[in-house]
Amino acid sequence: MDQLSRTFAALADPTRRDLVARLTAGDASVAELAAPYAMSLQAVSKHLSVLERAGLVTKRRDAQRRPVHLEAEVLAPMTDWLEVHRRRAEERYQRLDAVLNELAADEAYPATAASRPSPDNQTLGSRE
Amino acid sequence: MDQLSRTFAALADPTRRDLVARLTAGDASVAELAAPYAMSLQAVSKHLSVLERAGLVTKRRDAQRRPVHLEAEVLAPMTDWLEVHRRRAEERYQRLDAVLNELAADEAYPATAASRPSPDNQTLGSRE
DNA sequence: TTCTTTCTCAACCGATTGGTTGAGTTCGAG
DNA sequence: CTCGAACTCAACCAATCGGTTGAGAAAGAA
Repeated sequence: MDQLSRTFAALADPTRRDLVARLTAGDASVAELAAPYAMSLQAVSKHLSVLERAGLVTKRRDAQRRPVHLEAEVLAPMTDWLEVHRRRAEERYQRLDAVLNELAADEAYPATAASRPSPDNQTLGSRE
Repeated sequence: MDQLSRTFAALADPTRRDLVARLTAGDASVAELAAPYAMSLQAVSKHLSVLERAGLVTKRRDAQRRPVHLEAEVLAPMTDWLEVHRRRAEERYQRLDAVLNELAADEAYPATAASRPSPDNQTLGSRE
């Protein structure tokens, strides 16, 4: 599995998103992080391992404790991917809108339609 | 499973991200979308169902064809979540930085350090 | 040393995932 | 009406997921 898939998958769970949210307030030990949840400590430890494999989190060691640290910069590639594709979809929508406006103009002023090579050879419908 | 988890999970797969990427260029039928992949048509159809359940995509019907349309605005909640938490982590980092600068200032002008309880209690060396 | 806390590892469980094949269904074309 | 194209549905499979319990390991405290 690639890196981007691992990070998306890591955040596709409410518990893990909650863990990330809490870690924005600062590092915390596994036990501290596990305390609020109904599930076992081991379950939370597993969730943290998933976040760690995705690179979203690192564990330091301090005696028995293993303070967890958020690596927030790993969120960037996801944001980038989302922004790029949202923008592409948006751009296409803009172009489509322009085309529709063009058609509407032709409807409003049919005299300008005389420049068309052939009235029923609708070039716009042919793309796609 | 909640909405945000479904959208994150939907994008946690390279094939599905690729489908979304191609749909930014415009609607396409299931067969058109499936063509480039080594897997079966049914497998791609399943991927599209996952995207549909996540709300990322809708299917229109046109005779036998089922043109798929990208609903790009559904990407926004993910971007929002990521931005909010990246920002929180960043803000905390700024505050921490300010604290460290404050400590560094105490080092630079030791006269002000008279307020310290004990001089050899080196607080700076203890982190990392 | 022994006790306790903190955490990981391993085995297990039921549900879900990502793929397969095979059998329909729907609908236009000949 | 029949044929083929475009899909969906259903059953199956191996692998992964999200949880459990139980058994350590590691390290400070008594």
